[in-house]
Amino acid sequence: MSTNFKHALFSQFARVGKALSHANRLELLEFIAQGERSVDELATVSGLTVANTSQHLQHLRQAGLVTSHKEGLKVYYQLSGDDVITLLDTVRGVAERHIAEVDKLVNTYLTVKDNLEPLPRKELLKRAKQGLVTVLDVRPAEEYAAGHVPGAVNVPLKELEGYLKNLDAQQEIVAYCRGPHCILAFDAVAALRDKGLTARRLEDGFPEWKRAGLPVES
Amino acid sequence: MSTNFKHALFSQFARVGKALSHANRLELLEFIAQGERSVDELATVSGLTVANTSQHLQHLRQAGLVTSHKEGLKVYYQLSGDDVITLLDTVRGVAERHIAEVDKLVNTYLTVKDNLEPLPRKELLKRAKQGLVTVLDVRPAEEYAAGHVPGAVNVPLKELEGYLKNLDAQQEIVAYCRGPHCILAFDAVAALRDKGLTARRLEDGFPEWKRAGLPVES
DNA sequence: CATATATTCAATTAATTACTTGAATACAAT
DNA sequence: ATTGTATTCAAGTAATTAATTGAATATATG
Repeated sequence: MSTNFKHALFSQFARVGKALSHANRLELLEFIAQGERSVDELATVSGLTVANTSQHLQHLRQAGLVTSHKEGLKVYYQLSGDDVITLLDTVRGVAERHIAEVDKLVNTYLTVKDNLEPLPRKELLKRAKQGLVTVLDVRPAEEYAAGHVPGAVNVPLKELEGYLKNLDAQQEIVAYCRGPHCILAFDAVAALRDKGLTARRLEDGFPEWKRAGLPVES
Repeated sequence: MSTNFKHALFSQFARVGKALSHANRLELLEFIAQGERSVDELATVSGLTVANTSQHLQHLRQAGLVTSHKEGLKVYYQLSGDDVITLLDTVRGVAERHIAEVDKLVNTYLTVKDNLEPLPRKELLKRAKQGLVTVLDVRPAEEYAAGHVPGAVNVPLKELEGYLKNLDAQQEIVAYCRGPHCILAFDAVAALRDKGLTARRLEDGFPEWKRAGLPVES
């Protein structure tokens, strides 16, 4: 009887594991972490069909990781709580530390572009308050609009070149994106350095900043 | 190119999710969290065949959650790091907060036996140092032997009755087990209260105590 | 009321996973 | 060298999951 209870409990916990067991769902969660999104928007940004996106979202909702509400024709999905950010970060951290293939991918695609230590959130807050840095948000405009680090400028990567003349060449630039492995932040930093500017990345992404209770602008 | 990288990265993270997507593997992880175990021991305590146990362990090892070493004929498995304890606790916490069925199971099987707030670790350490409590470890003897809270007495549930006469009836008793949902701790507390004794549970289990860097006896 | 839009559902197909069984491998004891 | 013990591997079977397609449902607009 009590072994049946324990097994039933583990089966429920396994639902969370199942929700995280496919790359598409992890990607959808990263998108939703930037702010609530509709099914159509999620399908577009992920490159999945609407039906497939919807099915993955049902899976995530039934596992308790997201919730939804309807506004007119559209259904909007949001994370169930900050604990889902923590869950994603914990899975990511464990994979980084213990799966050699992750190390290899990160070294091949990310570290080659920026092998400096990223800037801790609290440090960025301090420097931003002192007016010592320019903060660059390289996410798509709609994610920026949903919420961003106060004072951050939204410059998608392809517009960075044209934006350079607006920058104070003496000031340090800190770029951030959706999370710690978002290549856009790495690319931005590499491009800025190519131009002789001083640039670094924030240690993770906007969801972690927000979860830390730091100020948010929208 | 960078979308392929991101997808490859998410696929690797998904390996961690897959490792956690079956009740049997979660249970094996909870057993291993108590201390390193051999395949044969894990098969016995989980009720799975040795071959099936071994297959699940390969899965866990390839996902980076456990490591193994061989001593003579036997292969011993241990967790890859304390971050795996954190991962399990995070999955458990998310499931508890966001899956209604978990709430139902916990209420039906656990809260009915003990609905008092469990005791925080630091509080137990303090009271134990002052000699104010009796600490009861209700795990099987081999898990106790592998490591336990200093001063804890190992009394498996079926021996509790016979052990009662050894107790200082005036002193509070704190019981702990493998984790926060281990029914043995709940049963022990219920049985002790039935006898008029003052009993509580520790807030989680031995792995969390150890991860917190608190003193460990073996 | 009819049509358009957005989303979900259900059925089908293909791929993946879990368990079982028997064989293979590695190490220890005789 | 042979036998025993412990574990892993491989193949087969059954169950589950992911994507696709078309239908169904809900809401908004004309």
